[in-house]
Amino acid sequence: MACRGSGVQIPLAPHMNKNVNDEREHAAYDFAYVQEKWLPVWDQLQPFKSGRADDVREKKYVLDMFPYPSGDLHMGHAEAYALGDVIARYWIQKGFNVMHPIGWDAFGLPAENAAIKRNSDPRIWTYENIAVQKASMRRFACSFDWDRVFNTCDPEYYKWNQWLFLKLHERGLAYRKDSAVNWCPGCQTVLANEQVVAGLCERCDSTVTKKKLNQWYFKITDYADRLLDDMAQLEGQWPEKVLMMQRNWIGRSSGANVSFVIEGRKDPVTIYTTRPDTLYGATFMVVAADSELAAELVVGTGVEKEFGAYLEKIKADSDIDRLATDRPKSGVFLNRFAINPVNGAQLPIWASDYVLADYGTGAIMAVPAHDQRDLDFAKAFNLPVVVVVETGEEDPSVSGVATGGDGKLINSGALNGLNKADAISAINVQLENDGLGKSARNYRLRDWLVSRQRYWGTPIPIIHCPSCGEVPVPEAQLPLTLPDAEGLDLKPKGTSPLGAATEWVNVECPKCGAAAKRDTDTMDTFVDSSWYYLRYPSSTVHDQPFLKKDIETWLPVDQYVGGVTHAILHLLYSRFFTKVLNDMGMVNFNEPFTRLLNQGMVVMDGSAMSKSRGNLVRLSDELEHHGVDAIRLSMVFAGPPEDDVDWSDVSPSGSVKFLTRAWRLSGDVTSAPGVDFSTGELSLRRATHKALNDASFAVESFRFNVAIARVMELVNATRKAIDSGCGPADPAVREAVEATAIMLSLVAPFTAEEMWERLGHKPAVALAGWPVVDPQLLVADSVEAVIQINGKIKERIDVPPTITDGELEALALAHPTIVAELGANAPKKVIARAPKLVNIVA
RNA sequence: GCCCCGAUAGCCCAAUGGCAGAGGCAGAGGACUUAAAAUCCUCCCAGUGUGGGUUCGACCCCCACUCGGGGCACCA
Repeated sequence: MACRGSGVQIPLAPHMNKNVNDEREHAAYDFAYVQEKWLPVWDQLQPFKSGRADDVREKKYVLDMFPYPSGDLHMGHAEAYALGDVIARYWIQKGFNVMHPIGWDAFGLPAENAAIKRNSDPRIWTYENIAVQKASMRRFACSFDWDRVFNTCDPEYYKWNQWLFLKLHERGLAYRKDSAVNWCPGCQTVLANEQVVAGLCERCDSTVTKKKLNQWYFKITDYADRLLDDMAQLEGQWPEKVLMMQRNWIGRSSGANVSFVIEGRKDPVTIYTTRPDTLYGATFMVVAADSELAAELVVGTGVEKEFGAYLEKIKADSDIDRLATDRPKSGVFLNRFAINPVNGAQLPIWASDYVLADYGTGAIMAVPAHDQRDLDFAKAFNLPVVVVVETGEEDPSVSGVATGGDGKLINSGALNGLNKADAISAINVQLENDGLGKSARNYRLRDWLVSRQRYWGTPIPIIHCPSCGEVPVPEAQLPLTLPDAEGLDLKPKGTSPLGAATEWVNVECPKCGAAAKRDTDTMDTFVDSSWYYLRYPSSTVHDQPFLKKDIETWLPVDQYVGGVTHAILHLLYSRFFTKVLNDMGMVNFNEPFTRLLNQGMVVMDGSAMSKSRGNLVRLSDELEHHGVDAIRLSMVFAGPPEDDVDWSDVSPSGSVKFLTRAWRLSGDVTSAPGVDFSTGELSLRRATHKALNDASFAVESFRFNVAIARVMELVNATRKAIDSGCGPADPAVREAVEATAIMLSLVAPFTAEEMWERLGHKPAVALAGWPVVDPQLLVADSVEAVIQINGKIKERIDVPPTITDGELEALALAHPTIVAELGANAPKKVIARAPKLVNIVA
């Protein structure tokens, strides 16, 4: 590394005559040196420490999604943390009391898999990686408050996972049930619905199968309506895309439950439909083949054998097979009949896999004329099609296309002549009056399956006692720590490795003292991340998960930053936890993240980076070649933050060039610190204040690339002022360069700090404060107004910015060019938009 | 199949109904230099995916389509 004194320029050729020009020419910006110089200074100053008791500034809680410690930081982390840093550092400069913490989402499968591979303890791998990432974050100059760090695999943290689990259990929100669950044969564990992506395990891409198991669930469906309705608060604050995805995921639908009498069965069967208006068009009934109802209905019908064979066949089908769009309909006639409650029609009952056992009631009325799936089924098995809504389209039994649109009801008794909406209300009233049905809602959202058959997670704090049943581990015994991995076989085998820790598993029942066993499953790691943001303000507190006082001071999170990959899972679960805690009186708000920014991905040559694709760009290489600041700048300047950054489109060397250019300005300033800016040259002062004003606005609306463009403009203007304008001694030059350093501190902290020192100031520039913009300097002396005739520009004139519409119109009409253009024709209409434009309609 | 988002110069992107160009990359020329690099200056380049509509005026609003990206996917 080049050895240079701080801020002192050593000419490359010491014998050369030294003058201002030489210094500028020969000074080289050495980013490696500057990085090494400032890191220890910042360690000392701790500019980002938050939460001093005497702090009276308004708070801002800026949060980056915490990382999983799966190795060193990569390009994606670099982008995410560069963006989060711009926001956190901006609010600090703007005078807010900012908390910007970090921690590690440290439980999970990769650690366990690495441990299996190396035959070691997942703890070791995890804490080693955390140390590596932490060191990289420091070098990357993340503005984190290092006093609040925690890892979710620390017993001091997961103790509170267990505590929260027990609170949910108390409230009936954590429960066990038998059900056909998503099973990943690769990971040998169950998966939440949210972790199954297109039929594959989101982690290992194995084909997910179904397995009947007894598992723990969180009752998130109790909160479906609130999760949906409270999104109104997030409108405009969260990306519309994320809100849309959450709405679709929750998938609320409204319709009606209708009872159908079944011949030879005591109780009627209830079906759910969103189209009760088409009740007269029902020509058969379908029950989910894998439902208990189907199994019951088939008994004694003589088709048991056929049904059994069908059931075997569909169980063998994977989710992938089910997802095929052109999959032909299949099913078995159960040799039984239901009676249509409105017209007494006898409807054959079929069992099929196109009806889901766990949605609605697991049974439907089939209206083939107006539902494509029912129509496909009717065609496959030659069942009748009755049109009850006249839409003007071709008869579905001929076209093969069900008509789902609006129209006039026909063949429907009292509903005849009504449109869809009116028919739905009318039939709902009728059904309710006759005791045959009522309006109902259903959700796509299912309860959250939280138990996992793996080692590296939070042990579920429940003891199973033969006589007392599920007994919570007493609060005083928390944390229930994981048994030592030593001696345990962590290899996936379908049951939890914890089961082999005999001494750990076998305990006395806390209630009756009898021999009992611990629950051997661990919690889904998404439990850990569902509430971690509540803990940062109280991270050193160990007798409570978080302090009420801290929550009231800091929460909710003002700005959350992270990848769109968490649009459903993590964000939905966090919202759910917040609502539960709100109900428990532990937090005084019901949405955890006020504002959300989703950054895009960093890709290379149009596709996601991967070793196998051979397009992996190593963050460490980029940092070494171009420096931290240039990489941060390149990330932020590449385009809007939500867009993907294609690294082949960005120019880190261009960033280096710009930073050098900015840095060089700081060496050119010859006025003294503290000089009165008000006497400075006016046009440069205007440029400075406009840049400050525009950059503020751009940062606040997440257009960081635009903010940087404004700084570039100011740097260009300042260069020009120094070289061929007011000269380096003018106070306006100092004002411009100081503003540049402060604005650059959001994205290029090392360069900014170095500039700040060369300008004669003490660190840290991060705390210098955003200069106050003088509104008078934002108004120009005169502006150019354009005069149009029929929208075409005919003339440009200089006018005072304060000109009124009337004055501008008069000026335009009196202008010789316009007079000549118009000739004898009087203008039909004149639109004036002072001070920028007049349009004359001739 | 349904839903959402996008398309502006060779490339990345600005322009929130009012002059299509802020900024950058790439390219060309020049100044400085013995030369090169670095630096500084100047220049080049599109009429906004296609077709209609609304408006005095449309990249921007509306309708239809093409292409690209994303989400959901037998949820009755």
